[in-house]
Amino acid sequence: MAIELKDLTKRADNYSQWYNDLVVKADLAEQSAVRGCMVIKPYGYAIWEKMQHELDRMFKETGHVNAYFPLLIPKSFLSREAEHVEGFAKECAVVTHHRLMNSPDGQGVVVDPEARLEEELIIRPTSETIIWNTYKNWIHSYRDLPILCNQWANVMRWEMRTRMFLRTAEFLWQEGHTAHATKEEALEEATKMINLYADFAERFMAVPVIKGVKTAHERFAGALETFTIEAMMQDGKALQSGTSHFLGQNFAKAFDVKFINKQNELEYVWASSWGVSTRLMGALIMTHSDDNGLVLPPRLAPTQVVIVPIFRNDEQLAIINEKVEPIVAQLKSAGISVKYDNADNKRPGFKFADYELKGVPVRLVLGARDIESGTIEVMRRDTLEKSVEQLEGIVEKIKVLLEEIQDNIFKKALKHREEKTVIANSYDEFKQRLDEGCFVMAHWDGTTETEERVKEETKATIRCLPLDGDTTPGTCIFTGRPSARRVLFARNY
RNA sequence: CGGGGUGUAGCGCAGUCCGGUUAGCGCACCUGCUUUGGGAGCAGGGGGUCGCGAGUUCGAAUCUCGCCACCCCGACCA
Repeated sequence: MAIELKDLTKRADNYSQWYNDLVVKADLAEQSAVRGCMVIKPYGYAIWEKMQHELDRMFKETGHVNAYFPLLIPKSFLSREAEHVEGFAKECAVVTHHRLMNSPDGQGVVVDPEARLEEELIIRPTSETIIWNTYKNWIHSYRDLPILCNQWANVMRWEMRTRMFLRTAEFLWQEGHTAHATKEEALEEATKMINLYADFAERFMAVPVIKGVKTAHERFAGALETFTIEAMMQDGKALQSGTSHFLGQNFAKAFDVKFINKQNELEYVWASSWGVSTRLMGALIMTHSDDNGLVLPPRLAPTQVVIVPIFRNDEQLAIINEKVEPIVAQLKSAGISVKYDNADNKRPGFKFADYELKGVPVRLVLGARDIESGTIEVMRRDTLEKSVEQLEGIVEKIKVLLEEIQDNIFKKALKHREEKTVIANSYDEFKQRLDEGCFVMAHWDGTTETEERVKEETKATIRCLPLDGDTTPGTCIFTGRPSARRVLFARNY
């Protein structure tokens, strides 16, 4: 059964009803009192931390450094870049006052009218403006370039409609903002980062993605080119999972950031920006989960292996504890995160179901039977298959098994996407394929007008012009006009 | 912001149409005993401003009006 959006937004802590409500999300988040925001519970946050850790490592390996910029942005900054303000103006939360006072009627507190700000402050929807305002003071010469900064932060976009994980009002993300001396270098950076995101999605999240370029219509506000990775969810809808932008000199011009190049000429700086967010959590859940709950890729699972003992009394538990202790130690020294759950206040059946719900990749079970025969039961979360293995050499087997699970869920997701990625040569075929939940590769005449009309009629948008796609010309399925190449259409979140 | 829906215990819900005992059920929680290789059984127990505010009435979870919140579908967007 595919995990759909509604499953993520429903609330269901009740284990007995998980089948109806797919409680996976309940362990990750719950609605807070703030409109459209989410509470990320500890287990969910642990997954995000794993993602952060791996991404941060990859950023640093490619020469990037972390920094932090202010949450509040003066309103005037937003209006410096015309397209940028156009894109974000409608979803900004605005700070207008800096003080509260006791209500004159004695009922709580009210905004102090005397405390109105000279200039309103915007809670960052993204940080291009405040960062470029800062870069202005950092950059004078080509010797100051490149600047390769990233920040881990929260941002806020007051969307009309929010969706848990996929479009919350406040979300956590990282945003990279780089400054370069040449166009080529900035463009190369944007390309490098979309490749890095694709690599992360596929190698760590086990989520296959299609790399591509956005159409002018779908481009980031203020960018000259937007690169994207698009993933297919189990219901066939696309999820934009990360973007990287070539910003040209737009922000340098808006914030007057110039440098002296090697030829002693004054020139505007070239820029890129790129980001991924907690939306990736939604991608992870909606790509791999099944009826038993979450399925986590071993490389991102906070707990990779859980060990459950079966015992009737303290004496039996003591024997099992002794047997498990070296296994735990060996797993840990092999770099595998392991939890030994020998709590006696939950029954084994409960633990089995609970760890499946949480997506722990491998479960080991050890009971009196196994003690006698020198075996251990191994269950893998992705296929739910159980096997009885010799205790001897179990750590090596688990190491291999974890890699196999990582590989298997990626291949499963890839197979699903490939089966549901089709070519359409007529508009009727196009519409039919969309209704089947497919990614459709079709010819398009290259105009925004056609793009919008197709969206109006079918709800499908051009997700991207795939970087690795077929570039033979043809005729537009909608207008019959010449088309330079096939593009990827899909319905999306 | 338009259309639809929902708001009752920590969670999921019934009760509302047709007003009338002390507001009920499942799960969760607490205590005890028995259990423990797939979400334990029995017994007992605790927990409620029925979203908020007015109104109608002898009497309101139930009827009326207003407000608020959330969910779904749109528009918008990562």
